[in-house]
Amino acid sequence: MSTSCMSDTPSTTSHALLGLLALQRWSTYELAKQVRRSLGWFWPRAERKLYDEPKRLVAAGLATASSEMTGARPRTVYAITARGRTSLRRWLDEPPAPPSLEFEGLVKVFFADSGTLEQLRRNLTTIAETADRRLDELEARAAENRGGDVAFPQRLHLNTIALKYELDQERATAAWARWALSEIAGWRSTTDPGAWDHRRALPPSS
Amino acid sequence: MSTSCMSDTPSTTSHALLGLLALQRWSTYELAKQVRRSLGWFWPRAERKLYDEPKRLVAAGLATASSEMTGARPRTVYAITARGRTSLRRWLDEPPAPPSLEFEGLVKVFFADSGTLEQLRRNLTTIAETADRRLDELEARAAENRGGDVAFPQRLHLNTIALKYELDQERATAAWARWALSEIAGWRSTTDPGAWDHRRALPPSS
DNA sequence: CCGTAAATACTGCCCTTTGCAGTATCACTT
DNA sequence: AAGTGATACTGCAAAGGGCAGTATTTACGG
Repeated sequence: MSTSCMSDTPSTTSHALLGLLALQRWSTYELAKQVRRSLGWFWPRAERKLYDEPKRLVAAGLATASSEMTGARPRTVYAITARGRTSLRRWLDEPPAPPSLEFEGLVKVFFADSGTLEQLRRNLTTIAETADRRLDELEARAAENRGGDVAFPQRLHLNTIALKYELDQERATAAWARWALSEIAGWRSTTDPGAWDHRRALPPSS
Repeated sequence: MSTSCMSDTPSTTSHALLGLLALQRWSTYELAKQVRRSLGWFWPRAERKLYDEPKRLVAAGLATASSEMTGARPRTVYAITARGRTSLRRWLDEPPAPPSLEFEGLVKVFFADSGTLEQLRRNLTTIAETADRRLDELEARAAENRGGDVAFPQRLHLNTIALKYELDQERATAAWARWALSEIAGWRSTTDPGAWDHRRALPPSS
């Protein structure tokens, strides 16, 4: 069944999509919307990928595709198979990879000594505001959660555990950015922090 | 100067490496080691990429390459150019992209209802232990920081700000995982949390 | 002085993933 | 009847990742 130009072991992305298919059948477009809404916060994938990956699942026998019609416009709806559920269960046994973070804002803070204090301030402010916007989205989802106004009430507990993580992280980011802004307030330049005490910033095993 | 198969606007990765080159000349191998040590924590790139990217910097006139010899073994040492420094400064002006997180462990927690409580417990435990190990590494760097035992003492302030972020995030992750473990202790199964109160887990704007 | 393990210094190859542009149709409003 | 936004994709080029493979140099023990 495996062709020469395709790895045969399903990836994390495969299993993440299988996880969604385990809940119900989805068209690719709906799948993409759902990923944007929740899964994408900790397993971000380009929409383009979400149109390719289900085809691989079908090729591997982990899902089935059915062509439906909305008027004259075709759409493909995917459903999980028994083998798909088995694969998903086995995947939960394998130890997860460590988290991986891409944070361009922090790169700019890290290399701030190639620019001005004003640039550093702006970048930290953007980081704080971005975290605020993301927190608004998360708080909105938390409010829906509390009201029981969710698509999968039987998954409220797992949704809540995941949402708590996202809120914690985003709050930590916002708090750090504001802490950093107040710390750099006394710096003379990006290359000269003046009397700033780096020891106070990182107390031993605080 | 731009060839047909290469975009002419340097990427975040380009500028991240330029940032390192702004500190001193590096061979690719040293660059890779340095990325593993600090930059890679918030801008992770495969080592393979770190051998290709500097060549693009040279092609774009942002860096220069010089071939040196260690006995009979050649090595390439890269240095930033004036245009490279200008590009870096201008890049610091552009608003940073939002952070992006890949967290396979959380995906497994999120889809825990396709598996057993035991699997969920194991995955949360792995997450906590992974965070602990990463915290050890970060604490070690913090201790070196405090002792002034660092490669770039003139960058101690920026190093400290970045290190604080990483410590905050990792501590938040470890704390969340242990919180989650204690919360699921009363669950009857991954699909039935029993009398567990999701409202208590996510209080309004806590 | 010799053997060996670890560090240094890469390249090739193939696959995955992203980003963006392009092409339609459908649903709903004005 | 026209227009906007949502639905439903595909193609293509560039970016990125993972792994195997090839050498030389250095450090260290025996």
